[in-house]
Amino acid sequence: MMNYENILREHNLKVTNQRVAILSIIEQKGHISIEDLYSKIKPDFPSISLATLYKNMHAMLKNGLLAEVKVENSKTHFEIVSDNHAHLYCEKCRELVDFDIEFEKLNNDILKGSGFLLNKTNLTFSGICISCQNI
Amino acid sequence: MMNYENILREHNLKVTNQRVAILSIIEQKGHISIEDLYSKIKPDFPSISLATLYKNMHAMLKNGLLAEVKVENSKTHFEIVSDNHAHLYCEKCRELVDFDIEFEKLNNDILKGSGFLLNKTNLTFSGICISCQNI
DNA sequence: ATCCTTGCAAATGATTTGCAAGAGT
DNA sequence: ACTCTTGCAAATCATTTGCAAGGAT
Repeated sequence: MMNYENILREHNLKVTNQRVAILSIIEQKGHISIEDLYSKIKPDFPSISLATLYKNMHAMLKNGLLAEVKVENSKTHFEIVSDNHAHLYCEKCRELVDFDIEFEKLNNDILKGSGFLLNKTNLTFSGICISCQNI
Repeated sequence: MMNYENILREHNLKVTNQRVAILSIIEQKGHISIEDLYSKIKPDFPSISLATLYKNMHAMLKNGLLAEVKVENSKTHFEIVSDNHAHLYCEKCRELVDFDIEFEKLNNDILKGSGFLLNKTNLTFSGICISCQNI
């Protein structure tokens, strides 16, 4: 489990109970939409508002603590930044899973083929996950 | 240039002037946001409404004629469905370009590693394009 | 003491829906 | 003739902003 207070300080963000709770929920779930985050955090912070969540998401995105994952036919999700990885999205159960990929070759191909200097990736593969195949 | 009327019929959609214009604009631009589509189509169809565009986008998405491209820090774009390819997004000039990729290995890795049966991909690489690097 | 964050309410922006008139098959 | 599409207006959903009070450094 991460030490959220240190992480926040390292990213020049003040430590608040709300932020610690947000990070803890995101780490636990892996990826989460604002809506789900709101209902998960509400029991502990009954007066928290969506505006606060959005403001915090932006602050943490700007500082590179969080990343946004855009998913087709689904809401934007947030995750804690980690090494480049792809996302697998199950169209049936709507779960999002991480998948590690080797980027060296891809990056090289892209640089050679287009001259792009890459900064970020947002790779989502949609399909049916293994457990939904067996239903 | 594509024959939009046939394409529409093949996808069980009625042929209307608006739809032909939409497809022609999308093919010409490659990728487009609703907003841009609206201003491009407005001169020819002064009374067209955003609602009509949204309704048509959905109809064509459902029939697999169009695909949605979600881009971080930018609006959703639409494109005509074609073989799997990735998108390169320039963070400076905000242009979106197609990039062909070999999917066989990726698909195999994912099937082996996760059991996912893939259906669709949405791969966006963000960075700085070659012309913006030289400014 | 200062500056940042919170949470409310209101504003904005994006997308969807209902409905009557018109166009496509 | 029938059904689908269009375009308007209104509704809904997602996100952002202004502001006053409270909390972190």
